Amino acid sequence: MQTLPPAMNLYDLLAERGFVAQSTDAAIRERFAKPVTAYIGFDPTADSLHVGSLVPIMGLYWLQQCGHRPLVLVGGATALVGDPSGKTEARKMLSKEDVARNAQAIAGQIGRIVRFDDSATGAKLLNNADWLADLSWIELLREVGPCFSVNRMLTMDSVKGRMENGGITFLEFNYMVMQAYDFWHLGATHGCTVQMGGQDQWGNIVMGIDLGRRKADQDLAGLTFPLVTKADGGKFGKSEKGNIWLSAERTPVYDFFQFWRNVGDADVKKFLGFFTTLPMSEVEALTAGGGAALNHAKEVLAYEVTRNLHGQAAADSARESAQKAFGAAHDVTGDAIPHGPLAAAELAPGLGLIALVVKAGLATSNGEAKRLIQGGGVSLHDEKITDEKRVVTTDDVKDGRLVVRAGKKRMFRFDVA
RNA sequence: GGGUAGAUUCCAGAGUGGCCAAAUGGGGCAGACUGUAAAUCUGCUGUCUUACGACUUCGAAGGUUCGAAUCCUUCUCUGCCCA
Repeated sequence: MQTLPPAMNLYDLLAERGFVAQSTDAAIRERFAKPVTAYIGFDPTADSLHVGSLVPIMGLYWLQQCGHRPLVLVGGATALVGDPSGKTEARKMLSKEDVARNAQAIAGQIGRIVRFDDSATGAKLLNNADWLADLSWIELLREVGPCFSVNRMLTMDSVKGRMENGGITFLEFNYMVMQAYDFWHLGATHGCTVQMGGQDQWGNIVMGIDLGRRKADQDLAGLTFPLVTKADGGKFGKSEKGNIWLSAERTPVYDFFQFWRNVGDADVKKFLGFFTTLPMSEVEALTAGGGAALNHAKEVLAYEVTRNLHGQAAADSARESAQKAFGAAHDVTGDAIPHGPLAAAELAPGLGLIALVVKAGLATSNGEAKRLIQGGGVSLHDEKITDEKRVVTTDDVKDGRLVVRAGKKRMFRFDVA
């Protein structure tokens, strides 16, 4: 990540890039005139974050770039409870071991974008299990209980939503208390005065500000980022292969690149602002053409995001592979194209196309593969095949490769040996 | 604790003894059109099988019946109302 922004007020910068959904006080901009410490919490409910979390991560990045200190709070304790915000159902409970392992993995991912060190603007990693896990129930109730109005809590969207949709358990109802406690605690111990987060965190943030004021007369503020949406109304962060994860193990770099490469026209500009570090003037220039010209902007988007997260080499490889595969020659020799070995011996007696499609991971069952073929969705070396009984043999191998496609974009290359 | 309504395939939601692998909508996948876009139109959307067909599925377990998602019993969970 080499693009340094000009010295600029963080608020202005965030606003320009589309990051500001809501802020607690009108004067929040002034707070950023001097270095502040701000935090964002991430719940370690899985061993990887997904692309949606890139928004708060980029928020931390800009915070750091503007001379402030980011605190990355991994919710080792809160994940054991589960945040009801924005969810229609309770999560299944995670074991403490899982949570600890997930926390570790997530911190590593954030570390690719945000710099952790001991300098004035170096990010710090904290785990709320360190202060929440050993609190006694009675002690906690007496300490902060009086500061929370149940009436007020019941009006929170996160709670209301669940009340209307299957109910909320007491366990989850306590989530916001924990998060409020975190903010107050970080204010007291780290001089943290700002909490940022997704829009669904608004209620939790506000509760924390109130708690800080009542308990310690702290002057806290909050800023939320908008929920990333797609212009077509679909859920952001999903592809035909499911969630897009930050972990290369869960989402291969090529797929990650392609996810961004394939965003809708209407979303390109917004995403460039959110997920890349390009100056907005450049974003404007890239998207000014509109229409087909946006294709280039999408490639820039994909490249930039991939590079920031996975590094230059991986991004170069993904981009090159994609360019070749979708170029006129349909060259699918790129390293990043999904591929795997296939023994010639296995192919020699003839392998059913259906089996091959399943083996390539392009369908999850024989039935699905068959329907895909019958529907005209499968091609072998760019030749559409609609006969599901087609048998593939060594005669089909070209240059030591066998390329199977499902649709235009999903493909798999077998390297025959 | 009492009463009451409910639990259906990815989701929502029909289905109340055979015509049910289960309507419809959404989502997903594929085809056409395109710019690796959107919108639109078309097809597919439980597993296995070359196919006839077989098998598993309608909260769980039993039972009635030639035959059950549909009827009975018990259990689990959830909503709502009363205490």
